[in-house]
Amino acid sequence: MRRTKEEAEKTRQTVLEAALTLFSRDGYSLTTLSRIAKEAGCSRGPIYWHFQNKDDLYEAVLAYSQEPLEALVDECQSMADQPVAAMEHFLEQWLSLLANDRRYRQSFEILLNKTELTDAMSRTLKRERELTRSIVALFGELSGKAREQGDLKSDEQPEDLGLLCYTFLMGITQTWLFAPGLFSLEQQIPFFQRQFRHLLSLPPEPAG
Amino acid sequence: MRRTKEEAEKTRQTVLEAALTLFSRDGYSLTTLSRIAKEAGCSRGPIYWHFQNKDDLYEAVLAYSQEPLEALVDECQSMADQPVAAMEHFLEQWLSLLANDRRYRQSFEILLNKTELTDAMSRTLKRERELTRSIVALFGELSGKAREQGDLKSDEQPEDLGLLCYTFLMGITQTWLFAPGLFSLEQQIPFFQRQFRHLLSLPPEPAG
DNA sequence: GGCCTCTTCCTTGGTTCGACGCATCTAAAG
DNA sequence: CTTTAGATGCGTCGAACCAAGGAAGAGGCC
Repeated sequence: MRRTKEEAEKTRQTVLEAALTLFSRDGYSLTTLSRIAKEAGCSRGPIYWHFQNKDDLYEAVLAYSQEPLEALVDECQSMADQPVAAMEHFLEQWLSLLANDRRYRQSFEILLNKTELTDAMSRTLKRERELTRSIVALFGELSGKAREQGDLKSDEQPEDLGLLCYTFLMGITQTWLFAPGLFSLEQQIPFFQRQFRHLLSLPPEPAG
Repeated sequence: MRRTKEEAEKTRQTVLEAALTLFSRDGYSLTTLSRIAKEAGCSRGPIYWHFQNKDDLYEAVLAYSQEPLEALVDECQSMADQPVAAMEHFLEQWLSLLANDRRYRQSFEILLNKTELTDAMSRTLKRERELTRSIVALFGELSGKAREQGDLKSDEQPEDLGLLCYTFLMGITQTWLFAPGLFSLEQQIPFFQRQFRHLLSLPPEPAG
């Protein structure tokens, strides 16, 4: 039975959320469209209506789940006049979202632990690498400006420092998602913030 | 036709190598036993003879490919009387092996990018987490001893520093394997070594 | 404004395809 | 002669995807 336009859109969203849940929990291969349909409370039909195929659905799920991250990147790009604040904000938000935002956490869970990066998904891979590159570039620019302003003492190239910041964040993310029982991310956030400042030779945290 | 014992063992190794190649290139799900057999130059029969099933083969492949890493851990554990040297050796070897040792690289490639970490492989997962834990503990102990010897100035807890070292390494590893074109690992090794010493407030590199 | 038609959204059943794993067979080593 | 190493064909299962159909909103025609 045909639904109204809003109901159709709602169905689409429900399918996206169901797929996000199952992909991030069971992995891409083991998640069948039947189970996504069941989780979404519909049949396989709507999935094939709204999405071309399973790969297409995967791409849509990833784009949807990464909206918070892309928003964060945009936000910090517009803070370029306060480079140190921008970098610290990025770090703090990244770790907080990882600890507290389900959708954000699931996006990394899927990408890092629940997907086999094969040639079949080269489009998604390209998109993700572009995102990586943009974050590295963002940190590179912010590092450069911070040094111009005299807030950053390191002698290294800004591009290298951008890469360093990114690997710093990804290391924490990867390690925690791979072995959540290894440490409490929430409790260690201040520790990682201190080490981040130390890494960049930034002035220590303002008291407060 | 029955082969001699040595030939049988060689067949086993060939299958392991073939599986390592295909798993790390195409991912676990997309790699079929037929293709492994073809790559190994035999049929599916020997695979079922030497291994219980696909999961069992996967475990064996991972254990085999991680031998270099486990050797490195053992080596550095026995250097506990020279903690700083041990840590720097670990870092340098980890990055060099990643850049130059095919088997070492493939082991991470499989684990990080070509496997969906589901409940089905909980045994492997447990093993890997144990390995992670042991490396974190190793760095924790070395950090503690280095501080006792006055070579390490940081005020943080040794266990936290151990975690930090591990995330530092994993961040580089994950980022490079995910986007090898982003930077040249080989060229950046000295940079990462400098930053590692800086992170731990170790004295700068001895000239040489 | 009521009827008609088209389009849209979705259900269901079927088709195809290929993987794993087993059972059976071969044949030589010991 | 028994055991071991390996080859091969088949059964079973479940996935993706397609096709045909159906029902109700959306919009036009009188």
